[in-house]
Amino acid sequence: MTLAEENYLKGIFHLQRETKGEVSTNAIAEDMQTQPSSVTDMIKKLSDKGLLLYKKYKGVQLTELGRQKASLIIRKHRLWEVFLVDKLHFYWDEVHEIAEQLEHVQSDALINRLDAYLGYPNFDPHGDPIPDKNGNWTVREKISLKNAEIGTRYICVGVKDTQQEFLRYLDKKNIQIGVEMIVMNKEFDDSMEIQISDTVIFISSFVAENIYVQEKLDRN
Amino acid sequence: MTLAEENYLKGIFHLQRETKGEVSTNAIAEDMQTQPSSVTDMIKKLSDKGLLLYKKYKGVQLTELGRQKASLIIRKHRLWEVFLVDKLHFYWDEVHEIAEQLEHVQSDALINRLDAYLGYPNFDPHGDPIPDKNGNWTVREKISLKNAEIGTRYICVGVKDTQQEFLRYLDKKNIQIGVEMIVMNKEFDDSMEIQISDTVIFISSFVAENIYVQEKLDRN
DNA sequence: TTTCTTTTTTAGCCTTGTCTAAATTTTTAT
DNA sequence: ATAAAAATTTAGACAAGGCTAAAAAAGAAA
Repeated sequence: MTLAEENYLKGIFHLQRETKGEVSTNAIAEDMQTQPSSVTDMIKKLSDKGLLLYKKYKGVQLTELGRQKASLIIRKHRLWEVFLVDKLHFYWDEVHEIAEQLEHVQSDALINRLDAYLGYPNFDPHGDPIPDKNGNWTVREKISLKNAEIGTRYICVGVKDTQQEFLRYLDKKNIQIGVEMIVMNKEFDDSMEIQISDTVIFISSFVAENIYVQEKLDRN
Repeated sequence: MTLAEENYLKGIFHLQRETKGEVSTNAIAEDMQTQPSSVTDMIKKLSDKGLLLYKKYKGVQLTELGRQKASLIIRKHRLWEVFLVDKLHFYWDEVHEIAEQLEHVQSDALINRLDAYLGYPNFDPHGDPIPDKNGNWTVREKISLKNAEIGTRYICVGVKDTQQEFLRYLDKKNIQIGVEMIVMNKEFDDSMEIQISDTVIFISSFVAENIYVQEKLDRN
């Protein structure tokens, strides 16, 4: 894989996690800071190589192979970030650009030894999980919003109670799968204030209990 | 600088150390495993950037800027080799290819921190010197052949005695500036057997004393 | 010095990855 | 349902870096 191919794959992987489903040409173009026409060319190539599923005008999805290759690139990126912070004492916010270069070095022996040298870390300095050498991810479990921490960024991933009036309530409050939310305050009775896209709303403990969230993962 | 430019610069640097003077297009082509016509294109580009002195049909020489840039690439290569051997416990003969990739990562902060992390090493695992952060080399001093070690590869760099009969003697024995020699045996009286291009000759201690040599540096 | 050989350069083409402009398809809004 | 808008693809071009074949220059030999 060329450098450009690797970068596209990684970008598409992250976008797919956000959009659930097909990733659009324009989204990729914006993400990669390039033109949509360039994206079309590249996704044709990646599709020919069996890394993407592509139907004209319909966006793309990673194949299992593509998903795995992308995961291994992210694995390398994150392991290098751990190295830069733990061993070379960079600050965690300085390492992205350097890791962006190091992630393209091709050598399985290198990355596996680096992994061992760092003590087989499970998370990078930003708290994001590091895939294993087969490109598998330890799934971050979903929790009830009731148990969420104040200040942490979460993504709504589902609900427990599915009665219609509850779903309608969520709809009215603009609480949908995929939205990001931050708990601002919790009261003594587990009711809380949560922030959803610049709006702060109050929800009862019943509502909090019935919403499933998952920690939001940063990308890189 | 692009990856290709960096590789050419490094190759030319090493060739220049061997040839003293201009480096020919064909020599570069062979070194870089490419065609002479491709080399011509590239040396024009590097010459336009002020990294090479180039006169058509006359070969190239590095400018001071070119020499410095090449030295910094070699510095990176060798520091990474130290890292791979000292920290990740690779064998010294396994690290070249990986360092070949790592040497192109662009970040002064990275390489300087790596240098510190490794304890500011002066030599890489092959025994070759590591240039400093300004691209300067610690000159390996010349010694009399009399003091040379058995088995080490040396390059003849000069003579002490310059009387004509001595020079004629050297000429007869094919001992010239630039030839490689290895001491095979030393006798109790400092006379010795030395190997010069597959021929082993015997020289007296007087001759050994009056020949200056320098350790041969490997390339990478 | 003139010819032959070797080296180097030029000319023209290819691939990768990018771009702009135009065409086409899909989506949105009336 | 159809027109307008947005998204996507196609067509054609370009720069980097490489190649082959042919031309030109330099060096060697007669």
